[in-house]
Amino acid sequence: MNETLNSVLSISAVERETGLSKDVLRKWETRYGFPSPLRDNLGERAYPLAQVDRLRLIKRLMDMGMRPSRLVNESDENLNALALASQTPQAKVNDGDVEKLTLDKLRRQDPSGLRQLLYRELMRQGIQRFVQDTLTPLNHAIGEAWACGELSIHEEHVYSEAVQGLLRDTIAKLSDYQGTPRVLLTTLPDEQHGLGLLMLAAVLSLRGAYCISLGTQTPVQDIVEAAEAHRADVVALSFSNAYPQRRILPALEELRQRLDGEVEVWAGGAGCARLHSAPSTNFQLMPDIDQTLVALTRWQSAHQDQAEVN
Amino acid sequence: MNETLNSVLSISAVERETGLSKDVLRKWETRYGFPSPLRDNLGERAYPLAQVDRLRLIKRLMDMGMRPSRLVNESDENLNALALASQTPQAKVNDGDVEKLTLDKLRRQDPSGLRQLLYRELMRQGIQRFVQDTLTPLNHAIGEAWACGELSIHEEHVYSEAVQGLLRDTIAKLSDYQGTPRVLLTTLPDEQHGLGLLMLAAVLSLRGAYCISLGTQTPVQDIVEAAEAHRADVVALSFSNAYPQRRILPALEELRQRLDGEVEVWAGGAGCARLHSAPSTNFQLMPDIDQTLVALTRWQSAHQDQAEVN
DNA sequence: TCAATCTATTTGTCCAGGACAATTAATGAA
DNA sequence: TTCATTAATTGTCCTGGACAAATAGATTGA
Repeated sequence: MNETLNSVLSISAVERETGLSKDVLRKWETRYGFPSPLRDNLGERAYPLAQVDRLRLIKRLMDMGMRPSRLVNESDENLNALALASQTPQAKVNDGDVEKLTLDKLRRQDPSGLRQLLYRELMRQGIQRFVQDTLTPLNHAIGEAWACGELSIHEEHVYSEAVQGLLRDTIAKLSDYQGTPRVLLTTLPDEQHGLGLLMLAAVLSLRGAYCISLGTQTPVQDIVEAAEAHRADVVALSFSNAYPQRRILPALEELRQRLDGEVEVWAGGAGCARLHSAPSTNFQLMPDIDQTLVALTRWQSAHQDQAEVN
Repeated sequence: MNETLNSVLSISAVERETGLSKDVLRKWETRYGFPSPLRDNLGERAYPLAQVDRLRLIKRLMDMGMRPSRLVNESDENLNALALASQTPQAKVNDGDVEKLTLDKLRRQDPSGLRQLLYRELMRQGIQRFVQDTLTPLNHAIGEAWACGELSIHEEHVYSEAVQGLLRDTIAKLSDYQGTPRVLLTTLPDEQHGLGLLMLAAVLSLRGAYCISLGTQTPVQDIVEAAEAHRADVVALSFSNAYPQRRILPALEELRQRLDGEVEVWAGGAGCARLHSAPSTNFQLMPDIDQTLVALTRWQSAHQDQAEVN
């Protein structure tokens, strides 16, 4: 059932490696003629590595908003060209050019140098500016560098580990058990990107909130239970661009329904930025940190009286 | 296509929430008559929450080695009884009974108290004993407490966040860029449990190895690239009990094949303990930390000469 | 009695190909 | 141009059948 020698993968292996579901892989095959896997002696699909690489690249581009029919039958060169072309020219230039230095450290495989660099920036700017002015554009830049092949995925992993370590450390030091509101942070299953979450937690902690982080990929049921157990005032979710757009609102609706009415639902992350529809009053979309801070301030002043009563 | 109101979930939602694949959900339905989802107006399966809870419990028990046919048609009471019965009476009693204290902190929703407790233990025992004598049985205990419903999943999340934070911190302080061997640590896709990885990294760092952590769920292709880029001497993978047994060896074989022959492959974690078969010379299984340390010592003495030559 | 080999059952994964709603693109009217 | 309607695209779901790998049970030999 599995890839016997080297150089071919089973359909479930490809699903795991590319993030494209088995159904999608099979449909593309009949609809577009790509991928066109070999068959093993059992008649089961066996994908050559070259095709898997190509699928990975296509997935990248799709996460950036392109459509499969455009991509699937394009030549390899055109595909790479598209990846390059889709780079957003980043207007914002960092003072000191942290971006270049970061990329440099990553390419030289120097994680401790990277950690040092980031720590220095954090100390120089303070948490909030660091997160907003340095980390946010930096994440962007890293993501794009990866998307057009300038950086390999493991270098991105190293980056994200470094940032996570730094932020966790910072949050732990700021954490105040008595803080308000009590914010529960996590992502839904299928959403693995926890970086935004940590950035949020850092800024919120700084402003006096008490953050409970559940890490990534928490099933809805568990979120509901956790919110109750921790007596959370707010449940904050993060959605990256990779999260399927059309699932965001339904998921929020469902969560909203299952949570106690007193608990607010905040949704942040780049995935929310593209949502134009239904600014429901049941929950709040906050594509950037600023808006989250506005919400925080609103919450804190709205609950001031109550705090005095207690 | 999605759960309209509350109280029912689509098949893909259930897949996400329980970890049981769509294929399995459908097969169980025809084979065992459970689950028996409703149908929405489109004829698509709609799983009531009660059934999802039951599936979750069944999955828990299966991860502990039971078989579905035994479980699926059992009454709810029997299922719970089974969960309780399957607890391994933990012979090892910790001095000071850290276990009880930890459970207590978790139940009282006191993460900072927990962190303090763990930190104190770490300082008292030193890293290696802390990891081996405290953390390992503690993980066990927490896992079991969760499996029989004494602890909810979010409490487990809180525990794991606390431990991770502590370990990351420790590792960062020990990290020596010049250390040998250079060990790349990660898990394969589908394996989310990164705790063992961190424990390993802590102990290895202490013994002078240089650890590069990629976090969890790295596709094989990326592991191969990362190993090359970081000039890793060893790739260490971790498998929990939840990882499908039968996939472990093929996955290791594949990785072995795609990696440079010089690079060693180490596989650790509870998931390996049950593997009796094929002690291949191509890679090493190390169900506990002790064996990993043996391997480390072996590596270091085998490469001593070489180090002197360089 | 215990261990090892063989057989039967269980179980997860895969396949084909059809259906359909939701999304996105294209078209025409105001 | 802008909005609304129609057409194409695309992901997900469905059924029901096939099969190998894993496991349990039975049988045999020491």
